[in-house]
Amino acid sequence: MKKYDFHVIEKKWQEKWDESGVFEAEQPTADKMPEKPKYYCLIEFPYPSGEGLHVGHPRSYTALDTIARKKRMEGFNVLYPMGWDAFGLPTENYAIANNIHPAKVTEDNIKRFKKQLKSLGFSFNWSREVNTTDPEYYRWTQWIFLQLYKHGLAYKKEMNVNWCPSCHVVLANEEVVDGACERCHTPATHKVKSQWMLKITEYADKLLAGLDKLDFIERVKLQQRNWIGRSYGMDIEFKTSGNDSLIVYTTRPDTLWGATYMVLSPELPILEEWIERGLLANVDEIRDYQNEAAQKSEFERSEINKNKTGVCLDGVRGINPATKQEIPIYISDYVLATYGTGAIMAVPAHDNRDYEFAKTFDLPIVEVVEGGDISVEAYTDIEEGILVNSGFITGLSVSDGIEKVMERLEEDGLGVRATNYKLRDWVFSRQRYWGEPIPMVDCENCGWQPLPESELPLILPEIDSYELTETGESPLALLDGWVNTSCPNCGGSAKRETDTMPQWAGSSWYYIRYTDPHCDTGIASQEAMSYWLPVDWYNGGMEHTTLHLLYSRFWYLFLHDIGVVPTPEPYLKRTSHGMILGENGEKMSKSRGNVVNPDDIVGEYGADTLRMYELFIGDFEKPAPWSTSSIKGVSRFIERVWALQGKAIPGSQYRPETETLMHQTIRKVTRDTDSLKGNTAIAQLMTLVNRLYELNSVNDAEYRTILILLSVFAPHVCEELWELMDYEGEITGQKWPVWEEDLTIEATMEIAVQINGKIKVRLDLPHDIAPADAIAAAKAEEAIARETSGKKIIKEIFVPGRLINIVVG
RNA sequence: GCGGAAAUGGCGGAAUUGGCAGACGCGCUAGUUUCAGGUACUAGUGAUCAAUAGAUCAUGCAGGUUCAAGUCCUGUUUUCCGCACCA
Repeated sequence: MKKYDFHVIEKKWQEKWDESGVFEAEQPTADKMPEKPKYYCLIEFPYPSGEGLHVGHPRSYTALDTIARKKRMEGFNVLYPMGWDAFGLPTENYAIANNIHPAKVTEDNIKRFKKQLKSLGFSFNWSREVNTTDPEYYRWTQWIFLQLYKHGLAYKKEMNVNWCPSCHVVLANEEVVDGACERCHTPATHKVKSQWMLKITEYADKLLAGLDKLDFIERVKLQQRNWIGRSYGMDIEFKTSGNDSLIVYTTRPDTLWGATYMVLSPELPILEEWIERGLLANVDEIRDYQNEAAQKSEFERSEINKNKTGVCLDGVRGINPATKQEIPIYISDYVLATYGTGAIMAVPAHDNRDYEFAKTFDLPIVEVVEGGDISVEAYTDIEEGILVNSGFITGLSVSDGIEKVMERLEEDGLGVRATNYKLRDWVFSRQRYWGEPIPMVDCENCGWQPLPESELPLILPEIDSYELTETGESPLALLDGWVNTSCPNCGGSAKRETDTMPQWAGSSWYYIRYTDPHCDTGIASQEAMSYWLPVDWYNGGMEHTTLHLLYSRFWYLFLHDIGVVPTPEPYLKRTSHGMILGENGEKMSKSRGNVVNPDDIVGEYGADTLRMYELFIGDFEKPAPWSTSSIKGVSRFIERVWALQGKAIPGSQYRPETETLMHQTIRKVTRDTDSLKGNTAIAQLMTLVNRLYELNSVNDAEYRTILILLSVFAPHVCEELWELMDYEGEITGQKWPVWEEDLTIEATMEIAVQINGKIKVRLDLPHDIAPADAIAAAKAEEAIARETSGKKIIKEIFVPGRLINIVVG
């Protein structure tokens, strides 16, 4: 028997697969649709960073590779593609630091990543590789942007945006984590800038509704729902002593009688009006507070969350529409300008924030829902309850009260039912070089004009220096020859947009491009899209739930609305892998010095061992620490499978002594693979191989089945053994084995016999024994007879195949 | 603060959903092979008591339901994740 030389074996089969093209999906054309049903497996394409892969990356790739390989053996035309999300800041920063063109950096990084991925033997359809920085790709990213613009979903607006002072870019709401830049963790500040925005808010309801029908893991659905944050309530009009009115949004109109003051966001425009009209006596104080609030960073705003600050407006008061009483109006930065109407009615008795504010400023607190002690704290457990001190709704339940008040306010013309969302529009421009140019020009006469689609792609121009500008503009702004252009509408002089798109642009539709990656008449051909879409199974990181996953659903829903893509949702099923941690249980990172490089593992144990260990390490959904000693278990197992060739004997059927276990194994591996439980599927295969070692033999029928089952995890060694054993064809062309349910049942089964729930003895009984016979057999046992003699039998329980429990008194 | 997930041997983790807790692997112990180390193979391995048979205790903690609870219910602690003044 030859030594198991994985270096040779793995290289050999990787080359064979490349040459034969077994993993190339059959492409539908206008005149011929593939006969096989399709199955589209997708994993998030990587950002080709300079560091290369670490062992965390292949977890997801390996998991769906097992699905892809299995589906092929089950007769599906499988699409399992790979590509590169290659625009982005780290590349640009590296390019600046080393004075190399980012395109060159990208090319080198991709080469390295691709080599690493290839060494792991994934069944990717490499001829469909896409690269978001390829002009033939971003031509269509720009095209989609133009469609969004033409449908009123892209607009340019001067606004206060999150700003990362280190990356020199604006940040979308989704990119600010704990008040800091998601990428570099620098505390985010604010900057007023004119930005391209995408109206994702217009799709908030559709994005929510779509979730109900999708097979996404619950935590993904939940996170997207929370992020969209829809709430139902009412916009209520409060008249003011300034002879105008303020609108506040509330989800709890039933607490109107408890509204003892109002608070406006310091940025609210009506303040300027009142100041101009000379209504306010303390303008200086107000100005100071506004300036202070404007300077606070995201981080400071959340930090100081304990101590409420504000200024009472001296000169304008509000009138509570329920009590008709005049109440004071404050400005305070605890009210967000960007949510609802930027103004609230404060109900201190039942809201922690309002309570705190009221205590600070010594404002009246009026209980309107029974149950708490408002002298101590706000009573916020008011989902249900009885209303008090509330005029005509006093004594009603909360839910009745809400409905009654809303009806009355509607009748009186003081309230309109309203829906609000936490979701904000998507800030879509970045002040950087290495991204897709936004195909818009600003004409002196016509304003913003889209480039004609025929002029796409708008190529990212060559540039001498990618250095960041002092002004916070993109380096492209320095290229006069590129910036100055003519208006596509009137031909007059115009300037190009110099910001580029965020990294999330190219990744918002890449999976569509895979269906037809070289199409030059559209994002992909209709035949290709209607055959391949939607994606059947998409696996990716939880960190993308409210970024990439939400953004790409938005783009797809829009493309569906304008008739470009065939289905209402892009992804039928979404799962998420847990992170692979360093050996010390901490997140793997260069700075912690606990990064494991897959190249080293492949060099020492081989790709098959690495792939299997990635899955064997534990529950796929949970994080798991890497262990250099545990990987040896998998390596030994593969060696044992290899050595089985020396124990092979002829046989075209499973032997009686293995038959049950063979069928059980097929069942378990089939089911567990389908549900991404590689750890237990592999454990079952180990159990089977251990049994064959006890028998010290394996026959051909058994060995074939084992090799096919194992091939989805460890494809190279299985192909090699298949060839060595001289079995016909290759494993990739075999059919997935099937089990017979009847044959998974042992003729006799060990039954535990309990007295009052304590196990006394175990019996081997026929699997189909009648309950009465089983109990009789149990009582015949001496150990049981001893326990039951002279005692009253209260109850006898028989669970077929499991246990007997005799309850005695 | 709000929402979610989780807690099982020395370690990673199983447990067909209420039916024999600890599958499988790592590690450890002993034996065989080997000049030796490693490899490989065989056996053992939750804890306590016991010479053995066996008994008792064990799934973060405290109660409860049940013939039977890691699994269901109530309370509680800890950890991880997400959101964080969203009215």
